[in-house]
Amino acid sequence: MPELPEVENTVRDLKPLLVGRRFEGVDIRWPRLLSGMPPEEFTERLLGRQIVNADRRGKYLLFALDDGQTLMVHLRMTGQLHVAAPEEPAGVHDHLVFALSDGAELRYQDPRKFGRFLLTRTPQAALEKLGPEPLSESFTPVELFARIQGRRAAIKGLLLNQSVVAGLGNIYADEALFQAGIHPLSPGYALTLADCNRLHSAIRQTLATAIREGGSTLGRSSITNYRRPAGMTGRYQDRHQVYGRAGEPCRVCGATIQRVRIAQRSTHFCPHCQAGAEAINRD
DNA sequence: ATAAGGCCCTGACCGC
DNA sequence: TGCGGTCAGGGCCTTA
Repeated sequence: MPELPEVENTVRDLKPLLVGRRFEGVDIRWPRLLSGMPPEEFTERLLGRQIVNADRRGKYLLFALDDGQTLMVHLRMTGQLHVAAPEEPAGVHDHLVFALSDGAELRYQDPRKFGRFLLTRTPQAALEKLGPEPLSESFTPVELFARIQGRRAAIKGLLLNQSVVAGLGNIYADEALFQAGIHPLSPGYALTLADCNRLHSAIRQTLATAIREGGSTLGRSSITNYRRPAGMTGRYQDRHQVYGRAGEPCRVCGATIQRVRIAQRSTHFCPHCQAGAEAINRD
C-alpha cells in the first residue's frame, strides 16, 4: 500500500512526465473518486489547465496548476498513477483517464476505489490537519514527544494517525517501532524523551532507506500491489524486519516475530527486541 | 479532546 | 471446479 516512500517515488517519476503538459481530456469512469465535486465541474475546472509543479505532502500527491488550483491525489490502498500511450488498452481498473497535451494519457488505476481526487484552490485546508513532515527540519524528537505525551492510545495507533506525523502507514510504523526497540502496544504517555529520540531516528532512517529502495511491493499481483508509474516494483520489502514476517525468526535475535491487532491493523513485532510497555516505564 | 468502531471496495486466499 | 467466508487497510465519519 502506498505510504510516504511509495508516494515520493511516484511524484519523482511523474514530475518530468507531467510538468508543462496541459489536461486536454478527462474520462471519469467512477465519479465517487472525485472528492466533493460533481464530474461536470471537475472536468470544466481541469480542462485546459497546465501542470506547473508536482509535489508531495504526507501521502498526498500535489499537482499545482497554472491558475492557482491544486489537484490533490490520495492513493489510499491500491491507487496507482501511470502514464501510457493512448494505443495501450486501458485496464478494467483504470477509473480516471486524463488526456495530456503531449499526446500521452495519465491513468488512475484503483481496484478498491478507495483513492480520492480533490481539485481545490485551498489545499492547505486539508494539509494543515497533517502533522510534521517526517524528513523535514520541523520534525524533531521534542516535537514527537509533545504530540504523544499524555495519550493513552498505543504508540502504533498514534503513528498511524496522520496528525501526529504525516506519511507513515502500517508497514513503516511497524518497521520504525522495531528499529527503535519500542513495543507497539506501549501507550503514548509511557514513551520517554529518550524513546522519542530513538523513534524519531528510526522513522527517518526507515523512510529514507525505503525511498532509496523504491518503496515496498508486497505479493505478486501487479493489480493490487504497489508499482511505480513505469511499472517497476519496489525493493524495500526484502529489507522488512517485522512486517509480514509473523512466525519467522527475528533477524537480530532469532525470537519468533509476533502478530497482533492494534487499532484495527495487523501489527508485527519482535517480543524480545521490542520490550514491553512495563519495561519502558522502568527508567 | 481523545478513542474506538464502522464504512467504503474488491482481489487474493482458504477450506470444503 | 466452484463457492462462500475472511482478510487486507487509509481516512473519514459517527458514537461514546
